[in-house]
Amino acid sequence: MTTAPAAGSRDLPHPARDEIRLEAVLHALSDPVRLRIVQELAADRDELACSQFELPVTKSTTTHHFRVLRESGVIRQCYRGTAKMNGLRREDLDALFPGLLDCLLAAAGRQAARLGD
Amino acid sequence: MTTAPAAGSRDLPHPARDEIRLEAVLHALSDPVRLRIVQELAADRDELACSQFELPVTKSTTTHHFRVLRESGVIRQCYRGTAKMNGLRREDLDALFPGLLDCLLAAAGRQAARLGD
DNA sequence: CGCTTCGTACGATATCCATCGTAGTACGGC
DNA sequence: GCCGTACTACGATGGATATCGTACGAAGCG
Repeated sequence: MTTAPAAGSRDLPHPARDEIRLEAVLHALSDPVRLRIVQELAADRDELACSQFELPVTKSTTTHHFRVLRESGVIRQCYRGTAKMNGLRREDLDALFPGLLDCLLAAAGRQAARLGD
Repeated sequence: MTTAPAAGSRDLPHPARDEIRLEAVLHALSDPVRLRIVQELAADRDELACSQFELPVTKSTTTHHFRVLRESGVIRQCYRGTAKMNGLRREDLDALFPGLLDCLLAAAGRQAARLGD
């Protein structure tokens, strides 16, 4: 019910809000590839397809990283045609851990600026 | 030079402030045992000896977790007599990632309260 | 000097995990 | 129906890592 079965059909398992664990979120964000995905997702406020990311790994690995992010509760995924759309679960994360997402994004941005972009 | 070689003798390698990486910090905190250590360390504002923690692992494993925390830049360690003292690197973390530590601690506290303490 | 306490080092182990390649499925357009 | 695009599933692999036990080192106390 979280995602109305309007267009899609293949549905993806997401943790409910109260199943999201801080440790899992931190683990998900401790990988450079996944942290970058989340940064891009936060910048472009809308949903993005997996294929719109330019990542230094193969597609198999990309699938893996998106799944980790979804299963930890950081992103929401749904199919739209052949594309798989990804969106940050801002509301859920803000409700569980107020301010954390913004802090993390700011920290990531600062570090990216501090090092060679 | 960060730690004056006053009393101790065995010295422990710490990353300099600008060597601390967000990914490493998040990885360090994504382990339940280490997250708990950091919470206790933040509550008791002073330095604590390794032996003052009651953790559900053996001493070998405890040593391992404290080393991960130190090498990621989250804590500072030094010997005092036979004890090894641990302190949060608040200043360094706040300088690099403003507000992040407090956000994380608040999030951890909230989650602990939400679940069965 | 012996004993105790605190922590380390080292090896073993089992698990997790990031990565890849190949083969396959789902959907949309022609 | 057929093809291409987008993503997945599965298996393999190599590298972390969480855990332990045992043996050792360093500091203080009697």
